[in-house]
Amino acid sequence: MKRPESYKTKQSEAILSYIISLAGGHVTAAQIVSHFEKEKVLIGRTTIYRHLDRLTVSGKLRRYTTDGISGACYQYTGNNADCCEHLHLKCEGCGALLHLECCAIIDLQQHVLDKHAFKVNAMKTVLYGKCDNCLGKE
Amino acid sequence: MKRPESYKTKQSEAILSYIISLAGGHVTAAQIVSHFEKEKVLIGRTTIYRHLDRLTVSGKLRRYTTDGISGACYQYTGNNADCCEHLHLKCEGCGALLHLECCAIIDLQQHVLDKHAFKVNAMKTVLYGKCDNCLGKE
DNA sequence: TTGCGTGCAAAGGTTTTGCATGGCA
DNA sequence: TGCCATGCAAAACCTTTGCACGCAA
Repeated sequence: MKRPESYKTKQSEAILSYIISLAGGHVTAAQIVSHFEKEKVLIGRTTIYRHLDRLTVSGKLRRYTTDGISGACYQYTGNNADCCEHLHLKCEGCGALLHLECCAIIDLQQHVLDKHAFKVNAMKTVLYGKCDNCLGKE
Repeated sequence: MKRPESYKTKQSEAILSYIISLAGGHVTAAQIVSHFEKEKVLIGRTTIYRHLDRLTVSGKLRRYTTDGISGACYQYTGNNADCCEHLHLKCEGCGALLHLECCAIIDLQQHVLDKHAFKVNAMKTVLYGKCDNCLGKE
């Protein structure tokens, strides 16, 4: 008796490929909804929320919230384990989401673990701040 | 002609002193609402939201959002917000929100600024991971 | 055929807005 | 007295849930 965990449907493919097409940018549920409205593809709000949730749980998406943006943001991270040791930087000015690959993170993780008994999950963590461009504008 | 920018009212004093009494902890709007309900002090929801907004704009409070907590959190920082830089740790296991006050953050900030041209805003940043208790349970 | 996926409608929760009244200066 | 502050009700949002039907395997 075959009991598949999930089915492959038009909607699930459309949603995932749209998110991937954004190439690492962040999306809100509302953006996805209006994208498919413009494309005149009928995908219900509910379906979008359910897939975002599923993709987040399975690790393909990262979910986070930012002040100043109404609702949650999602970012495609794929399955690449490389991302496990990356922190992400989110610019509060332009909204850019940058990867930070650097040994300093290891030091921070080690320090927090040793001194504060807390194991940092770099994959889920986003450092907020200002990028070079936006600092220059101030 | 005197034109005061704001009036001092019972409600504004009650709200601010309650937040201060929490000694640096974080509060949600809902917590404040239910606090005054228990105290049987009549302060409308609307009034609370308006004061939280006003205090945030004036710099006495800082506002942030975290995954897993519905609604925004507020924390009293007084007027010396610059001196109170610290990171938050959020446990993915039990949901606890911990404060991390430690010089290691300064090092990280400095490093990211020097090497990656990105100015980290520690006040808004939340590190996700597992706390001591939840690590022990695994 | 089985049972997950879908879309609609409605509910749930947080925050904002409109408006008449209350209260500080 | 002049206005801002307040509280209620309702609206605006984002997200979740219930349910009947559709569709992949």
